[in-house]
Amino acid sequence: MRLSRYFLPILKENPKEAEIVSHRLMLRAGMIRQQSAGIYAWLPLGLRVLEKVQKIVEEEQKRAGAVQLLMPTVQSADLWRESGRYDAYGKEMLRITDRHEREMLFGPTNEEMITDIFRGYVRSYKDLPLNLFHVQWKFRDEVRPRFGVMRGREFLMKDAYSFDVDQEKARAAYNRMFVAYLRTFARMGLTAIPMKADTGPIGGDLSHEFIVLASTGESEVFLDKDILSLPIPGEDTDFDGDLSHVIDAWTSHYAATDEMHDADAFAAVDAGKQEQARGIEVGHIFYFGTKYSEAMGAKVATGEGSEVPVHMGSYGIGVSRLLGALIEANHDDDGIAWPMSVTPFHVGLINMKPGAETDPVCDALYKQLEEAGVEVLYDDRDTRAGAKFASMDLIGLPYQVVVGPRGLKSGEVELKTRATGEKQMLSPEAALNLLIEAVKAQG
RNA sequence: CGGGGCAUAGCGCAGCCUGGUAGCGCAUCUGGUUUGGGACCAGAGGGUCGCAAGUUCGAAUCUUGCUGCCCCGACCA
Repeated sequence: MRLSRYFLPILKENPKEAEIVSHRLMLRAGMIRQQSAGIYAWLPLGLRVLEKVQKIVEEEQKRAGAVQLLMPTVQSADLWRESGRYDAYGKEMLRITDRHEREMLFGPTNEEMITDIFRGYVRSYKDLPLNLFHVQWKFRDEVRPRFGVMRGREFLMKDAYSFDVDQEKARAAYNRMFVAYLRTFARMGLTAIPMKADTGPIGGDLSHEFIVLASTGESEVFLDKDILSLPIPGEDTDFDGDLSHVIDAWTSHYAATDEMHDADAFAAVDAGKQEQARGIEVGHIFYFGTKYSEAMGAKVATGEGSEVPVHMGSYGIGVSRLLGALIEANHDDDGIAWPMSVTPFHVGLINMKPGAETDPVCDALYKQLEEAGVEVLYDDRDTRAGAKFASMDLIGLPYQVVVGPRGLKSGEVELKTRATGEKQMLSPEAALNLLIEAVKAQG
């Protein structure tokens, strides 16, 4: 993409409404624009990251055996009356009346709808296990939206719903999502720790929050440092096999948010391994049994000929919120420093002197990189060097290639690694190969 | 939902106390000089001062109501 033809409205000054760093940087880097309290338009750069994050989430859900569908944003109030949540949900639910005076709502979640879909088709235990998921916009009319996309009213969420014939099998489904979550966040370069969670109004008895560690996180967390060195399950994980050893490993170490914190249990952890940190919740998994299936009559025939309500679980990931968490975890004074797996572009190509001898080198590199599948943002604008460097540092592409008259005298370009600030002079061919390898290395 | 604050050009702000027909920096446009870390000079365009009433000869400025947004707290993916 040529920057001269792109839409990248960078702000030089800090918008006053943005208090925390991720919000500020997303506005400054031209990723989002607020349209209303807690409601954002996704500008081209922000959308690219959102789509990459979404893709990783989808791939790992599918790897774990979940099947993707797409449910609507607008739902009927009747469905929610069946579960009893229409009245219970309160003002957080955005209620809408259509032209026929029918009561509708903008979905804050989809348990009722997925249960309705399930009960419409599935009759037998032979069709189980089943895990259906979608990635869709949700709306919760928060009293006080804040922190940009970290706590918006409209947000993109992945929600998966598992259906099993009994609790033991439901637990296996839960374990599959647990492992999928470990992989999902790790692929984004995030350290996300599963922590025992309060099951809250949704009900149930088995629940974990996945918390990303970031110094600017909203909640305080306590953990055993040993948990940080646990291995992430590989791509070759057998999701049909028994995963309980993985779950046991991750849940046997102390890790809790301040609400669930048990000071005595924490004190039992080796003093040298006690860690107090801050974190951001990016995922939440629940087993809630037959709460909805019972209320809504979602039953299957068992092998013994009886009918039982299905055991369900739900598994959420805040996709749009993850962008905030990613920036909180990956930035410095100059701007964002994207991990390779979610960066809007892999490399920024800076032409120091458009209209001069740098043009053919830049054009060739641009073409070769794109052909090799490396995503390039080519700064071909005729502006000052300082402005180009500052823009690139702000938007945080992992690599920058600087092509200037100075380096070209010795046939070299500069390759800068954004996260470390490390610079090296290379031939254009060497830079090209290095970038192709870097893209290949992260899949 | 309790407490506090803000609303003036695309962005950041001054002017308001003490009413007199709107200003600064950045950005934008034109010309020139510059050119390896957010340049300089000269000029130009751009604002129903959030909305509505009221007071007044006259309101960005005073009064009342409304709306929007932000911050702290309680609550949450």
